[in-house]
Amino acid sequence: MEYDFRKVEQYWQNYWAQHHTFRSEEQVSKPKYYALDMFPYPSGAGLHVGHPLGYIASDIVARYKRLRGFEVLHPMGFDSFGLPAEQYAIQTGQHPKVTTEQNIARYREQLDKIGFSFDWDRQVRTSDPEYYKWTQWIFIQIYQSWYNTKTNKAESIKTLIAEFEKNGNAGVTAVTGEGVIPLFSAAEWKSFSEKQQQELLMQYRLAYLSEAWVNWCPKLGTVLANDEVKDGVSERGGYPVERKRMPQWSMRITAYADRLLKGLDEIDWTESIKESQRNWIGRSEGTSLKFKLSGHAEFIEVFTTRPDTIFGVSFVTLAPEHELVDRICTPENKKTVEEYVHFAKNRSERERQADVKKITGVFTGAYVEHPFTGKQIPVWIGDYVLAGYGTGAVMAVPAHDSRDYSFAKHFALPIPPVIQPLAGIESKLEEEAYEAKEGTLINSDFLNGLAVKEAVKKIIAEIEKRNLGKGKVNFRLRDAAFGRQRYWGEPIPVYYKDGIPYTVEEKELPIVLPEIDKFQPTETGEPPLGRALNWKYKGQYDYELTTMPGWAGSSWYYLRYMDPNNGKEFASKERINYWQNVDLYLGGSEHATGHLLYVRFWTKFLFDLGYVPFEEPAKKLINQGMIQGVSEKIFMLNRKTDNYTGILNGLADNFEYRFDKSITWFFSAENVSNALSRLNELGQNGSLITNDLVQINVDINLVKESTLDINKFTKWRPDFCDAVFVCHGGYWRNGIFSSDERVKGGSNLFLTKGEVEKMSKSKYNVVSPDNRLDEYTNELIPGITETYGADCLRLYEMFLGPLEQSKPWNTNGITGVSNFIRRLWRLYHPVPAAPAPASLADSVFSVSDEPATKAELKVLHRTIKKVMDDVERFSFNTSVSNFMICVNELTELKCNKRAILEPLAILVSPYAPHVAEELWKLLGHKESISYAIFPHFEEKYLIETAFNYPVSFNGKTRFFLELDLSLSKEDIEKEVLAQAETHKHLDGKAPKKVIVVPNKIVNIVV
RNA sequence: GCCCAGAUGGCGGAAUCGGUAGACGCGCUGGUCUCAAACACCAGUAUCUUCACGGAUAUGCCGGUUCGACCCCGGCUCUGGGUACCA
Repeated sequence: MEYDFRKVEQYWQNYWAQHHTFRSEEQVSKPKYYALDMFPYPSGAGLHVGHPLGYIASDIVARYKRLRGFEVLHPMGFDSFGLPAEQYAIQTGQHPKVTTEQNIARYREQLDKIGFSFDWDRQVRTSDPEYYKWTQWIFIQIYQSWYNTKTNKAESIKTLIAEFEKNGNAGVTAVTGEGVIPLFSAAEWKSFSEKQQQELLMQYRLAYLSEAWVNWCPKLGTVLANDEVKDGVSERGGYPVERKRMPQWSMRITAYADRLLKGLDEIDWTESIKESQRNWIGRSEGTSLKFKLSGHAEFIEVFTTRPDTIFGVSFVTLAPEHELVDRICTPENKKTVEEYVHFAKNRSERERQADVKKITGVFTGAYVEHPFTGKQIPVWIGDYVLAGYGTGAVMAVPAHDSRDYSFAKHFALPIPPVIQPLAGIESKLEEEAYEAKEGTLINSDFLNGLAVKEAVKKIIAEIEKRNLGKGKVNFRLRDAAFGRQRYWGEPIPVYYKDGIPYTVEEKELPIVLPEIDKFQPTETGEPPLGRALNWKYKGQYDYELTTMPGWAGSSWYYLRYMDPNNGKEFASKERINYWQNVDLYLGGSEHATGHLLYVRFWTKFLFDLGYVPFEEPAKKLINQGMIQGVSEKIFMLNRKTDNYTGILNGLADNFEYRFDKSITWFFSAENVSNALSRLNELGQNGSLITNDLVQINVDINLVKESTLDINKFTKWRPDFCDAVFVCHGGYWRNGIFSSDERVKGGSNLFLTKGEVEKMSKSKYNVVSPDNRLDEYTNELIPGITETYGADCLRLYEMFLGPLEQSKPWNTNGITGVSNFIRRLWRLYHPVPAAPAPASLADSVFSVSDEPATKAELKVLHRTIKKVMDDVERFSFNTSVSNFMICVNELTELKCNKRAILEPLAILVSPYAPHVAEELWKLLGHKESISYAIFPHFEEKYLIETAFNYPVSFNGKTRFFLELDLSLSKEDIEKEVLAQAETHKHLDGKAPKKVIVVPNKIVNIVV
């Protein structure tokens, strides 16, 4: 009987579900292993072939660890709050709960078809009130805490209040907000009103409400994320966006900057992720320094990492948002300054940062005094200075900082050098700044002649002595925004009494998301929750109307998996103590500075309060590479072009049809590439035509072998039913092809251009693993799981290449893997010798109980060793190859022995669990193969007595010589030199040197 | 710009510690089976050169260390990903 994967896979998937085969239990007698996948957002597009890559890898590890005697926690759940569902709700009025439910069902169905060993009894969803009850609870803990820099940990706000009542705030060292907190005594504290006290406490809380810069879109009545803003207008609708300060909830992640940085050294994460986090946290050591404003009582404080260049300061630049801007600019500059500030403020931060080449700024008219020379230094405003970093002001040293340099060049400001590079290095100040921290100080008064390092030390001492500033550590990391003006998220458990925020009582949790009529902001510009009727805390107090951001629920979900149904705690102490932190965390690198930083932050916070016994959420982290898709593009003529003649000549000069601006023109990729190569020959730039062409993504299901099915395409996009499709040999219109007589052998095929890109619904290049009904043509597109089976998909995704590398999806090699599964099956199902002629269809299950031969045992144990090595270093592609080699060799040996085939089934089971289970059952076992014991590796079967030495001359292998491994180096040398082959290659010359590496190589130097 | 990866046959990739470069799979070529095809099985397959034996060249490019380099060092080119003008 041939292997019928459809029947077998269906059977085992049902079996596992019915028997809860992968249910994990807290068994103190067994060592634990926690293998976690980053949980998915259930998008409407469903699962595509890229998603399972990581899930398959972690599933292999989980199944392997089970066989090795570990109690394995391998859960899956859904990050089910989020913007896409809400966006869909705004457009269609469908409740996000409903669409989310449908999407989860679809994901679940797709995941089930791949045969994962998830413990579905532990599934969590962030949008489930029983889950977000605890997200809200954690928020309250963070709100009710402050960061004590003396103990270097978070503490309950009660300890702070007790200190205030006893001694005031003079002795308190805490991480607080930007502003300066006035000193108060215990008596003063007690005399403050409730409101004053709460406002002071807010400065200390780890979750706090403050004014923050946001992208406000008045027309949409909402705040937009950076990537929802393009060119100063909203991506949706194109309405103007302005930067506005609004009360916003934030989390004081900056309090943990140092610990987040240091913790990286303790965890086994990929170096690139750790590096991104280090850069994101951005620790820099420098000095704060005050510049006295001429004619004002105030100072401008700057932060610099290069205090040694102080004598090279030629101007000071303020961020447009800097609070002193208004006050210091002189009347004659007021108008330009105001205009500039308005312009700069309303550019989004991302724009300001991305647009490096455009240098903008204005002079304020004000001057500061140089703290050492007393010279007058002009004060400028420039948008290259960011309000959120340092003090929002820089001392510009154009000779030794490239951004200051560009600014100075642009506005023709002086560029005085103060560092003489080391001998042999030239500084070309007319071209660029000299930024290296090597050289000797010049033009710098008492610093002259010092090396950079010494100068830094000396000047900091001098600055501190004169009380102008002090050495300081700055972090780039900013506090994390923790509120969105949206509906589909966790309500923030806060209510307002007399305008003062308070957290709700724990027994009131969860604060359930109320029902509303529409998912849009209210007419008065309040968030959607403002629409909820009769939604008051204790019937009288207003609730907070913003909801939590996407990262809230995902910052602690790994803890909930340990105890998903606990109604009393987020997870019990016993269970947290058993499972500890994650042993293997697998997911995409796009979460490097978002999720992976927040989850570390929350873990450290929970550690400080004693809720968890570890500081890091995951010991080991691996990033799977992205599986990209091949998207298909066609070229459309831009209707706004004023270059019709150029296009005509370039793309369709063999073509008598005249352009008509009222219809849509498409060009075959063949025409475009021909035109480009013609331009290239003429030495002209290809952008002559590409600028006037718009690339349109077409559904990859409408394309076969780069040829677009124009009929299907116009059915899919009826707006293009009247378009003209220009091919190499003519054109298509309304389903009729008119050929161009002048083109000999011209084609009527309309070709598309393929491009490797991220798989995404908007690019119509998504390949899903299972069957799917084509929504435009109503055809059933068979997926891999239907054509080849889940085991084959699992093996093939692993076989594609190293887990961490990105690669485009193609199914070119899948038959090889499919073949392997059948060959494996055949080892257990030999074709009977009689009655001849028998075919594969006549094969039946049969294994022999004869003892295994040496050769067979060698194959088996070599494979055991390889599989163990490969899993430990997450090299799954080589494992698959090794299984292929093993099966090929056993087939060659005609091995049909239980002693070999039984362990082989276990070895294969983490990778191809369905076929392994079936074989295991056929071998007579009653229990799932998941409960089997991984075969014991025995070195003795691999011991060789001889080695086939490659003999090389000057490093080039010339011949092989089999020699006994017991021979000494000298004997080997003697043997080799005695060979006739050796003499031939020596060609009469005497060997200069003979290198013998036993069990490796012999190299003769001539 | 900066940071992090990576570059090996027609293709995906292997070579785990500096020791036989190209495992395994795809594709391709030839063969067996078949009325035929599919499937399956067998053999071959880096490039150049040679009737052949053999020889030469090969891991993006240039150089270095070494008896020996895909692997280590210096410099460069290209591709992918990330990103923050961070003072």
